[in-house]
Amino acid sequence: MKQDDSQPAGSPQQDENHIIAERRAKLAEWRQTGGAYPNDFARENTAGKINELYDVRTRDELDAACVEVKLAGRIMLKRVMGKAAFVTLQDLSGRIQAHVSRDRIGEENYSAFKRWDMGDIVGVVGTLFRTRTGELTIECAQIRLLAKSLRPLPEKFHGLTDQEQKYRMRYVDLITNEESRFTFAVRSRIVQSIRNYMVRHGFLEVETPMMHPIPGGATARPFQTHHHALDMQLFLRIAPELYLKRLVVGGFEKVFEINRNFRNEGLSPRHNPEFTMMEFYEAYSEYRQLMDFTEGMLRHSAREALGGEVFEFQGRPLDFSKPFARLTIVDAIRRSHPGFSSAQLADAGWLRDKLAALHVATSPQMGLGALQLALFEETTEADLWDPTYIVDYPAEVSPLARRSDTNPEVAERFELFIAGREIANGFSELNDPEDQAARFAEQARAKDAGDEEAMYYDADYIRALEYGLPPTGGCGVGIDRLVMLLADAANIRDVILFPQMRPE
RNA sequence: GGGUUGGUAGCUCAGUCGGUAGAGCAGUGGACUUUUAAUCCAUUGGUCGUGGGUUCGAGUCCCACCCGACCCA
Repeated sequence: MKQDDSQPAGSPQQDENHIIAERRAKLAEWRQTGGAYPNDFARENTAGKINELYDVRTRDELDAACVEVKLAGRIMLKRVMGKAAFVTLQDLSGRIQAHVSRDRIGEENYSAFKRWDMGDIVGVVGTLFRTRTGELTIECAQIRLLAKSLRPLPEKFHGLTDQEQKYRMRYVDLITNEESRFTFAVRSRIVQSIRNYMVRHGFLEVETPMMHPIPGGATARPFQTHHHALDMQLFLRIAPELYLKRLVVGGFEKVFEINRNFRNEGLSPRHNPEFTMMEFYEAYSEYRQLMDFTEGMLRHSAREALGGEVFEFQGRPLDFSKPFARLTIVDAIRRSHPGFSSAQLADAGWLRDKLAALHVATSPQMGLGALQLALFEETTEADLWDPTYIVDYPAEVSPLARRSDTNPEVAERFELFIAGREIANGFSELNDPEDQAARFAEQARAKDAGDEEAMYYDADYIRALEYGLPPTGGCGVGIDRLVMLLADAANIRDVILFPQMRPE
């Protein structure tokens, strides 16, 4: 790092090198002309559209048609051969080659053009032709510099490969890596497909608060902030659940929200402190119907985003077309570990010993269901490759879910696992205000006892339930993780444009 | 937190047994009017992550630390 004299006073120190210095000098020359950074170039075509429309035409057809185009893009490759040159231009839609010759654009323009760099943004006007080797190309009648790139692009063949650099400088990653552009295009299509699916099924899209006076709807550590005018503590939301159910109380019987949640927890290949969830609630539904609905939504999403319901993830096939399996926690454990007997899995003492042997911490308060769940998470979860619903979660770890009519220890709840990852979590909602109040009280006791992730007692939510929540089913889908599956990304940072990073 | 692995030119990477710091791309100068990661000639550019240590001599060996990646908890 060194201070550069050309930096305006007071600007932050920038890293400079001889390449940037060279380009700054070229920018200074450009400013001398009085026409630097113009904004009067109105493009009329894009590379993708031109390729789509004209790549089917023969050389003779193109010559006869004399197709005029006006296109802008970034110079990605530049091959100068004396008095003529080829440049590869890139815009959002793709790439197209342009031919620039001195005799066509004039001596002065051509010598200026020769000084331009890869990364510069140019506008061209010209006609389409086909080169000797058959490539569809624009013969430039005009070429103008529209914006200067002061910083060199990464190596033209390999692009930016350093993971950290890709995340920190996503703009550079997007310029040079088509896979990255593809990933985020897929992400957009997935979100759009889910939104369409929900709206088509009669759901109302809503936006509920991101700043909560009481964080709720999940067990997680929240971020805290402070509102000055109100002089009150606020939390970034960890889940929208309690607000969405308040809306169902209000009569919005089918609602959904696609938005960010924030959890003040560690970073990992599957965890970013802010992440996107889709949550939906449907009155007069329950968890089995939700599973059918969610399954349909995921199938729809895969079709819309990828064009099919069967695809590859990390080198292994994933198939959304077959019905998703439904297993209880114990059934799932036994299927993947036939050595464990039903008697053992129903024995809290055996489970405690087994978990201790596996170095999984248990607490004395954990009941049979919680112990089974812990063993499931430790031994089985990661093996669930094909889409699998795990059903009937212990009520003790499901403080917002309705208890099963046949077994009050169990909640009418499911989680969906795909490729060993939790993708969705849903349940028949607990709509009994007195039961809910009792469960909040229990959570509050756990919090007082030091459990940082335990829930707060939310009196307003109880008040809402006291007005009457119809029987309702609700489900949350982790959008980032779904995108990881459909875009074949191993790391959540690959599907978040600007993932959380340590300060530079 | 533990293990594995990496940090060398703007980018992608070599660097052998410890002996003057390398290539390709990019840049600069030159040749070249149908190239395809254009080619050819010449050439600029380095606090080898940081700090110690061993040594006549360290990119290389040792120690500590910083920053990543992957795996595990």
